Amino acid sequence: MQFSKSTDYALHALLHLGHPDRHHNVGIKELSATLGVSESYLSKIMSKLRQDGIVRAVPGVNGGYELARPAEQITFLDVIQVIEGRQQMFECSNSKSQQHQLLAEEGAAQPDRKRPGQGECLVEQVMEGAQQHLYQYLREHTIQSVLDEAFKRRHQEANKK
Amino acid sequence: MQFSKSTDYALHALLHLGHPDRHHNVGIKELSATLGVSESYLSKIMSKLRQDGIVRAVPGVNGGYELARPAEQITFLDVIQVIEGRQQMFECSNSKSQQHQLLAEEGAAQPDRKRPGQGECLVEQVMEGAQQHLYQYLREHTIQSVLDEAFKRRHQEANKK
DNA sequence: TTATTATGGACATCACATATCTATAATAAA
DNA sequence: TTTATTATAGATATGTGATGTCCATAATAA
Ligand code: SF4
Ligand code: SF4
Repeated sequence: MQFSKSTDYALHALLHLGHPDRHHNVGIKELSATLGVSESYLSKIMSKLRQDGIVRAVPGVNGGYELARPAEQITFLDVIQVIEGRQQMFECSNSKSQQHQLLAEEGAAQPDRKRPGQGECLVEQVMEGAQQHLYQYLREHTIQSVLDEAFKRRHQEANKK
Repeated sequence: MQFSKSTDYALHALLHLGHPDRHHNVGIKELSATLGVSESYLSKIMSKLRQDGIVRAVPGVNGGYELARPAEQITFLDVIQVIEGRQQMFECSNSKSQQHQLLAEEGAAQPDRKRPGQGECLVEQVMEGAQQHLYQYLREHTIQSVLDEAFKRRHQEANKK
């Protein structure tokens, strides 16, 4: 139940790209140096981000990466799902056991198609709910919101003088 | 970002132990048969649950497992943390990079010990928040709450006749 | 004493994360 | 057009953790 390092790298890379006083493309070399991650590995991550439309990439001289959309439209959830995939946090592995009958189909003797979501498994329901709570929070935090927070801090610090 | 199968098994095992019309200990054989998981593997999981005080175990004839405390005091979070461990969902891997200076220590030039939690990393703050939201939800759902829900369903179904 | 049951350690296997290297394609500048 | 530069994709290596089995040992009740 941990996020991978790749997610860590992706977030930091995007934060770098989102930095306000930056208007030119930034190449893998600069990113690699800034994050302290090998160019090879970071490339793969950036490629994934490009394939999912988070960043744009242009090869050739003075090429590099830039955000494909405003930083306030790139949520933590977006990044995490690109890198970690989109599977459910919980996937039942033994729906053929006796347990299943007891918990999920207790009253599902009626094979009616009326409300397919109603007769759902109770365990999965809890896990689904948990996932939705997590996702909602991650949707509300963006690359921009972190950058704003950093700016606010710098501002506060300047005033303290 | 997925829960392991072991967590799945643990939850189902506990749901079996928590079933109301059951007053004797239940052995690994019965559990294994009910869940459709090998005795060997399930043993390990039950041992973990015992070490963390979720269940009690007694060896010997007619031995087996039983819940160590009421099912309403066993939360989903308890079970998950026993099986998956208690690490943070996000652990920074490059706090020595340039990025770090920018995001976490923007205004941390002052090495005062006043508020150690205040100058925390902004990325970790978001992730921590996400984790707390998830945990809170998982704390609010217990083995008992699922059993209650199952009972309610059975009841509804009986009435529909 | 004996049959039964849980426990712990040693392995085996597999999937995945992490990481590197190389060849290729695309692009801008010359 | 040519060239230097940069991203991309494939192959490969390595380590770690999840999953699973087997066996010897300890504990307990009958
Ligand atoms: S009750 Fe839910 S989690 Fe359990 S076996 Fe059935 S579908 Fe899977
Ligand atoms: S800013 Fe936070 S996440 Fe990033 S390197 Fe510093 S401590 Fe780690």
